[in-house]
Amino acid sequence: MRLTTKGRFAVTAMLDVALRQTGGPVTLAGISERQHISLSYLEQLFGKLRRSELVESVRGPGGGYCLARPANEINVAEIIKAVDEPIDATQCGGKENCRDEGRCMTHDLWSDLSTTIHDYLSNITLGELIEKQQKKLKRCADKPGILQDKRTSHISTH
Amino acid sequence: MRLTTKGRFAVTAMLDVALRQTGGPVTLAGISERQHISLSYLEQLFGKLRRSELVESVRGPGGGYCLARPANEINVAEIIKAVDEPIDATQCGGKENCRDEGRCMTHDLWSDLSTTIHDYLSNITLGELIEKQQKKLKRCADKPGILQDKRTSHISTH
DNA sequence: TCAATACCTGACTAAATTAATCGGGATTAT
DNA sequence: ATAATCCCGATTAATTTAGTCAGGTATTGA
Repeated sequence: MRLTTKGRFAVTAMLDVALRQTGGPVTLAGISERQHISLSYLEQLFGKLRRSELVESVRGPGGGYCLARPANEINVAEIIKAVDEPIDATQCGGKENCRDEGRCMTHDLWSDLSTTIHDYLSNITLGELIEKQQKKLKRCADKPGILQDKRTSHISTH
Repeated sequence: MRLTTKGRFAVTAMLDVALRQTGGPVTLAGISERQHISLSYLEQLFGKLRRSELVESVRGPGGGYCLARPANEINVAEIIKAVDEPIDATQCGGKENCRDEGRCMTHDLWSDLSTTIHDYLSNITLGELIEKQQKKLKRCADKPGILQDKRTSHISTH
């Protein structure tokens, strides 16, 4: 399990789809604009997401992507896994027995941790994330929106 | 919060120290051998770990590294944070208000997730990881150790 | 003292990954 | 037909990861 900006992009994009698919398929161009991710990079990511059957594509004008399943049946772990091919195949790859303790010990410890994180992430669904946010939006609705140039949103990682 | 092999190396190395420091300071050369991490890379990592006050160094012959605090007062999140400088400073960096919903929404959602993971990892201490493993070792003690050349532990990432 | 041990630092390099780009398709609503 | 959209693979640039190297500095046993 890896946790990088790549996975972040994927989760972000999936959330964008989840939030907008009521109005029909969501285009990559739209996601690109809203989330500031380059179109071609999105194409790469959605290629993988589609092959992992997390989204479905509709071609032609008015086409785009929809979630392949309801939002609360898609968890974060599988999104990350789809785009972030697993590292592992580490030194002792589960083969060596506990002979050389020092080594295997820490190794097992890490892989335990790793699966724990995975389990944790696989219990968070897109649906839950959205729900959580919608509560927050209510509180936010009071605050007056401050007008500012888009370009002031500076430091972009991409 | 990022989760890469770099952080894994750091956690692994810290565990090695935790497990061996009863016999005095633990040398990088020893960790390097046992965990198969290059010495110079370890030097880089431990430089950061020391600056983050997670370990203390003892110089001179017989020197090495010790944990700066008891193992159950060091959590996994801070180890990773020490070596894996945070990414962030993302597009809207918390500055933009909820005006352009689509964008900020998914963004907030992700950062929520991110802090949740962080909270989770900061509740796992080295001490706990060791304890957990020691239970496992008992079960393992029965199995006969299979002799095999070290070189058969193949696929190394480094 | 002095030599061995071990940390410390910074600059450098190689490999891998991430992010982006490009140039072409294929599909389909209009 | 045409334009909007997905689809695909090759290529590239930037960044990060992992490792190397060359020179330190501090400590201490003999």
